[in-house]
Amino acid sequence: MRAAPTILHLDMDAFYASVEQASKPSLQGKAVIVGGLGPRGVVATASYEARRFGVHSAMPMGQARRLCPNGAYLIPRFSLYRQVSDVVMAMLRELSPLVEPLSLDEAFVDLEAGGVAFDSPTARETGERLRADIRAATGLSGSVGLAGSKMLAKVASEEAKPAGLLLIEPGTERELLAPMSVRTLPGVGPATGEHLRRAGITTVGELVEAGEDELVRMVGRSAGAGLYRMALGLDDRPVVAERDAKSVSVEDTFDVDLHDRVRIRGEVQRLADRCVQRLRGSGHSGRTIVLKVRRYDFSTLTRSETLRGPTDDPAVVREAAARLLEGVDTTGGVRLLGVGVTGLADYTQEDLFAQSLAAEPDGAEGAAGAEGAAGPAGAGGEAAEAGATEAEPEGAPGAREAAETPGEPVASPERRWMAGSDVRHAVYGPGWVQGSGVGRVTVRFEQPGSEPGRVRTFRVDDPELEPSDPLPLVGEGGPEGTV
DNA sequence: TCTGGGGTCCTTGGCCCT
DNA sequence: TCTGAGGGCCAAGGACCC
Repeated sequence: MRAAPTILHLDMDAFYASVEQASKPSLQGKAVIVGGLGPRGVVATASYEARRFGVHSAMPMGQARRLCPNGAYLIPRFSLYRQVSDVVMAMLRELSPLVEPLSLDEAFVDLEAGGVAFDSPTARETGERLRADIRAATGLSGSVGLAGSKMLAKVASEEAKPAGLLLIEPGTERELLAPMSVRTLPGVGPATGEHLRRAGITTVGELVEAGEDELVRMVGRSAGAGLYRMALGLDDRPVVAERDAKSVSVEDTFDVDLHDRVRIRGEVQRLADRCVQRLRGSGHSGRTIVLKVRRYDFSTLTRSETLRGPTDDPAVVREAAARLLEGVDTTGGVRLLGVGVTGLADYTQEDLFAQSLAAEPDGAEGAAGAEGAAGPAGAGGEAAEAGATEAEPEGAPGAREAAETPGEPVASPERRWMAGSDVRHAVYGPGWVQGSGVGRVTVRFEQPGSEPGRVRTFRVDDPELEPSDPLPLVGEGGPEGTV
């Protein structure tokens, strides 16, 4: 274990919601909830104002709306979050070459490897400066944890939230951890937590008392041994800058369970195509195709098939996914479908060639057909990939489901305006959708850095209103001018 | 209005091979 | 020839994380 607390964990506070508040001045200080707005959506992030009402991540949207009926409910804008994240990650990389991003809003940094800190005072100083720099560049706050290991640094940033910094001095770890809940430790989720609770273990100190053998008996060899070490504050995992992806997958939850087998097959084909798009975008091919099905009762099953060689051929993945679906009973209804590829390899032409040979005889025709059809699509592959996430609101399953659910009036091809999305009006300029319904859309005209803006309502098909890209959080005049 | 989406890692059990 | 041990691979599911 290291002596000096030079592992830094940065965790941006209520990241998505904070970006929305910074980007929409009228929402500052208000309860903001970002997540899926469909009937089966869940909360991705809630602002601290919303958390006071009991709203938290992973909560079903319906429940959140009951707890906080006056909150602003917004769809996520990942392209903007990614832009902000890129700025923050670049600042971390100025501190050290060893930066391990965990998600858009979280990362570990090995400060010692970067030569910017070597003891408690220099680590603390670096952490404070980082927090100030992030605020200056993005207007957002992050919490910083500093300790001698990744686990402790993460515990520290969690304790420091919101907008704080905590440094765990070497030698004080066990004392600090002992009264904390077992759920504090990474790897202890609801299931393990409950398992331990039934055995009378609720704190980290009680884990230590139980001893390694007892923990191994309770939760298995790997988890038990790991848990015991963590409870002692021991964690020698290094900060790893480059991590290879191990799988690529896409999945959709449908607003209404699917029963029609033909429709289900169609969705699986569509997901297979999207999955391959992502696979190619990441420069990979893969050998094992995985089909995921969540049924009406929330039971989830996966079926997989390993090919003779890696592929990134949409026809091959489609066919494998279709074969896997044939072995799944979908009577009763399906709420989620997913297609994934694992066993990734770096993409090479040889892979493709080998696979088209391996897929013969029945795969040959499909592969050839796909090659022909993929001509233009292949050429625009990058654009398609880049556009995939941005197009999500329009392509969301809810939109299709609503249009295709029997019994509903056939929707005219009118535009759907998702709450929170960016628009531009020919006369009033940039704004965002506050809500829409009964043929009307309400837009608030404001932008990052402006005063809270005015609200106006338009017909949903108003020709002067258009979807637009997110505006940068901190404009040219901003301190760093980068976001 | 119950429960998203994209991942990783671990365990178990079957099968095949040595 | 039979049997068992052990390893590698694969399939499936569970738990966890953000």
